[in-house]
Amino acid sequence: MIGPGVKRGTAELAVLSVLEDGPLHGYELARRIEQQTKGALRFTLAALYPMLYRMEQQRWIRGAWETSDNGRRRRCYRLTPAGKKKLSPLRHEWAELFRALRQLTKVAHG
Amino acid sequence: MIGPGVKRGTAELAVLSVLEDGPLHGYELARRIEQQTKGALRFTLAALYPMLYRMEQQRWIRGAWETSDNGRRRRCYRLTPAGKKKLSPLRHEWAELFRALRQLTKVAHG
DNA sequence: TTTAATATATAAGATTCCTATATGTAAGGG
DNA sequence: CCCTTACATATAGGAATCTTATATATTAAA
Repeated sequence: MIGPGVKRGTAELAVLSVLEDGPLHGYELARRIEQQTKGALRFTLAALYPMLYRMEQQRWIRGAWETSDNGRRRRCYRLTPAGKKKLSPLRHEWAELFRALRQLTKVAHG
Repeated sequence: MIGPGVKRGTAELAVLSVLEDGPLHGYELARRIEQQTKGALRFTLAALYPMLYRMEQQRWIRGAWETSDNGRRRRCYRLTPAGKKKLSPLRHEWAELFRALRQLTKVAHG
């Protein structure tokens, strides 16, 4: 059964998925999500930062301060083994939701 | 762009979709959602009733008290023309979300 | 020098969902 | 006849996630 945290929680899947391709800091993460979905999915940074803290507390990601080439201080997050492990059942749950909604309604899925 | 009401709001789509097949009362509606998704998607009645009130205020559905064969008093909801009209863009938004998540991650969609 | 882009942070509020609780009728088994 | 289960609606209290608005500070470009 699909849990309550899944029917929302789009952002959680998005963040974990993008971080799977390599470590990133929050600002860039927001841009990747927007770019990779061609603007369809977008999160404000005010939503992302608190979520990154939560995910760090749950040990799914680990953040480290670094100074980039241009001298800017930023917090770089990378997926932990626990985060990687979390992704698989999370994807499965989302796939279940897709299937459930398709059974209820005629949502195009092309 | 996908609005904030869509990333949650699974229930809204579910209710409108099921009501498209014919008028129903709350209790039966909950059962249909669960049955048609083979138990994957499930809402408590405590979640459904307030939602039905909201949707009625928005004129997407219209409720009417009736007494069934077995003498039980219940509120039967039917889709209004406005509700029917709402379904199409709502489905489109969900389809967009599906596509967006598939672009970000490898969620199975079979 | 002023504006835009980069980068993080928090507060206040809305929305949606959950569990728990309450009420009451009808049907079936013992 | 009583008790339990199924039917049916309702509300209160709380958790989680996302929004807008605001704050701070650096760098690059105009």
